[in-house]
Amino acid sequence: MVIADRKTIILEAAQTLLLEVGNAGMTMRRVAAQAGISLGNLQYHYPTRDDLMLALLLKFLEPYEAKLDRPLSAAHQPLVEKLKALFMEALHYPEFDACASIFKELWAESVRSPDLKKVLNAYYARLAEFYRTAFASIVPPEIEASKIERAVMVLLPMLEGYCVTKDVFEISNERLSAEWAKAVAAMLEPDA
Amino acid sequence: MVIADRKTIILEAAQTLLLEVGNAGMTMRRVAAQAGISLGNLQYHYPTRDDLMLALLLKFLEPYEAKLDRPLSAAHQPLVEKLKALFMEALHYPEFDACASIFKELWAESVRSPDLKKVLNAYYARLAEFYRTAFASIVPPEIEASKIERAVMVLLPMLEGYCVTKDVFEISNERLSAEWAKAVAAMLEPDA
DNA sequence: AGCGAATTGGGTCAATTGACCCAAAATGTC
DNA sequence: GACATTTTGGGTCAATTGACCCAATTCGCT
Repeated sequence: MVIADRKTIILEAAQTLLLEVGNAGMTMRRVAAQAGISLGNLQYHYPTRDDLMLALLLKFLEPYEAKLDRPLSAAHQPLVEKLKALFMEALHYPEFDACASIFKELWAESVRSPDLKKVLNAYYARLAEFYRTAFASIVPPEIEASKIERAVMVLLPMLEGYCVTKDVFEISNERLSAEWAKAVAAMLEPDA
Repeated sequence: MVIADRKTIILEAAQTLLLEVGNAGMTMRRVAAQAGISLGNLQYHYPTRDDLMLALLLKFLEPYEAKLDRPLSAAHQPLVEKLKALFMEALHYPEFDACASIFKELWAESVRSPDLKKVLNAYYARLAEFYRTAFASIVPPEIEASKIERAVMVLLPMLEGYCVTKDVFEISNERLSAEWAKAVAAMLEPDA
């Protein structure tokens, strides 16, 4: 099964190009060149550009999806500290800026591609579910589910939108995580 | 000064195309056709495609920037209600989905265009400042500035990211505004 | 050795692109 | 009426595109 390897090479080449020259610049010919294979061979694996884009999105989301399977570490620490650790991990994603750029390309592309849109929405649905579960496991038992849901309704867009507004806040990941943690902790506290 | 009118027509045509066919599909010829003018004339006003894109971004942001100049209404109502009204206005922006799609195209385009990036960042900096001021005018005087800053650090990315994760939450603007308001109010409360 | 999948490299095809050029005509504006 | 600005519409140009085709190999198995 060398196919899988070849497809991997192709998708990595496509992703590199998507980052470097954008969606419009990611042509079949360039992808083939970047992957070091012939155009004919590229089209053998992905007959059309749309096929390639969809496969690229699925592949791109894989590592993110994989993270959602692992439960949180159950270390003994205050709620705020647990939240901070959660955010630090999200911000410390390797090559954050590059991945953010690729996400932006995919968001734009998905505006006019129902297939991409569907895959993205499924991912975000899973992500929301992950945070629901994570909060439920972190929070004191007397906290109502409605507060958890509320926190998710804030967190999910916030984390996705961060790469857009990032440059406005000149602040370390460490400090930002701490601030976010305090904010979310305030949402999850028992009523006064 | 018919120039301004013509340029307006061109930019509107470009924006329409950006929404309908995306960045890659927005060609100079198509923009000219959409605007009902000749290609030569389009190039007279915007010699290159980059010139057109930059002007498009500036024009697109105008109504958003305009909103930032108006102070909040100082009606007598609880903090949560004021916050809710603030969010309702943001969510009730006319043609929210269309504008969200255009934002996505511009985010992607700005990855590889320092000019666009700069304009976008300046806008977000102003938006952050707006929320800082708005919160300061809304909140009880004993609240520390650090809490306001923290709320802005949550709100700004959340509002921008909302259009990305929107479909996950099947909820009315009314209810979402209420939930966000409760969440932010919790962040801004005095310490227990 | 044989077989099928993978790969090459060559090519075609119509279509489109952005940038550029220019003469002529229309449109204001003083 | 004279003048500068806009606008037209025609064209060129080299370059690129996605999709498609195919004969000839090479590769990986069995």
